[in-house]
Amino acid sequence: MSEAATAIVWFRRDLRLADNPALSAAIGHAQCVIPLYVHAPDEEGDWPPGAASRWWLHRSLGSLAASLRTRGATLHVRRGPTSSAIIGVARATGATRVYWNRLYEPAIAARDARLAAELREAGLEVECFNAALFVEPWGTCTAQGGPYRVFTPFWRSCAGLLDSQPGPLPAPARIHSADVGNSAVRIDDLGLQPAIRWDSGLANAWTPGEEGAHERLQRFCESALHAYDTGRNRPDLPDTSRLSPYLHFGEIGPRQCLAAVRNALLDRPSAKAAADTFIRELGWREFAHHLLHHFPHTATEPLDTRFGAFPWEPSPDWLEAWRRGRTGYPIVDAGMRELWATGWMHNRVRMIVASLLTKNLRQPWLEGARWFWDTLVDADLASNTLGWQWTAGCGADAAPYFRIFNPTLQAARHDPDGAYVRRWLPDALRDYPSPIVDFRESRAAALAGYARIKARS
DNA sequence: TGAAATGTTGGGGCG
DNA sequence: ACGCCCCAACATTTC
Repeated sequence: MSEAATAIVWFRRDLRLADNPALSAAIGHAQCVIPLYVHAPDEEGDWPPGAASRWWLHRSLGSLAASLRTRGATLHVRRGPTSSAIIGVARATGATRVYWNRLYEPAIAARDARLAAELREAGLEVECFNAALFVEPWGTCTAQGGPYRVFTPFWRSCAGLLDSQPGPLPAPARIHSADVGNSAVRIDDLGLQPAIRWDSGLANAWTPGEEGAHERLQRFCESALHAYDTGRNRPDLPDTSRLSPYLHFGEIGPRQCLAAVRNALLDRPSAKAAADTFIRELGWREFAHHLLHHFPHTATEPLDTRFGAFPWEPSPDWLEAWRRGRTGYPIVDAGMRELWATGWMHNRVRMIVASLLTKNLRQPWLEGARWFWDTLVDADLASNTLGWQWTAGCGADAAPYFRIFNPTLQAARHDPDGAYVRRWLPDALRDYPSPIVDFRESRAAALAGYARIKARS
């Protein structure tokens, strides 16, 4: 593309300077770059960011603004509607071109398509990039030409593309920017912070932003990657990467993770298998985006249509007991309290709490998905949808309907010393509720329910 | 990336 | 020595 005088870089969930294709292209192709963030949650369909995500976003925007400042640029913030915000900034600065990195959630992708048309209508050039995925949702397909529904063949098909990934782009040393004039909105004015300050636990647990992401990745590569094969299943150990919120907000990208892991392998080749397992987890993230793109209704509807007839037994009391960590199953309650306190839960424990909610308590999986959506700092529509439908047995490559986790056995296996439970349930010895359901009986009831919908097919 | 029930095998105690 | 039983350990099937 030819040289432009001034270009807008529209930041969304690519809140980083390094390995940011839209930003690098803008700097390469324009003399002057205007970094812009537009706050328009009502344009995100049924899934505007939840409370924990808003908290993270507030911090992350602050971090991005600070690092832009050190490079000579200002992060300009506007309220939506996005089209008028971008057009307004373009008019004020004389920008003729807009760069952004793609998002893939159905409602957002549709908004972006309409927006691009509208901007072009207004005389602006638009260019979009991939910053978030090794393989975009349309970047691979089965031999029949359709989308994958099973992870292993999907991931196998990505292997070649993984090897040919370009190396991460460097962060720009300096950004030539320009003044936008007034009508600025401060990040603090966006209403992202909770009115009641319940967020001290989150603040203690996390450092949102690009710098925090790189520290986390570095620490993981040095101290946990080599043990990832077994350590990843241990909620009592600090052996997972905890990169999920950083990846969701694009404070780091998968290519950067891949490069860091490969670099770590130079010093410790024996960690190859563990590294492959970690990269495979990034693959699940890719698979989730692939699925949500090709089956856009699955954020609210089961992919397996038989589940429309499943005999869920909605109970506000049981749902609330689960949310508050008062089910009487220690590993479940510990997980739900870790989630409430830190905005995050170990993946193994996510599977256990989700299994209990959907199978033993027979609450609709969407209720669990909505609670996670509001409370997780890494809430991601694609990953959340995949995870819940997988556990409930109604999704792609789902756990078979009869796969029901026994929380007691899972705790013995994956939290053998009880350290995780004690950390989050320090008061468990007194005033602790007895199990909300009998495991054996509720398991049998779930199996009976699944047998009924199975028979209909 | 499941759990429980059921089936099989083989070692050792014992009459 | 031999057969019988018990049962742990493992394998297979079922949900």
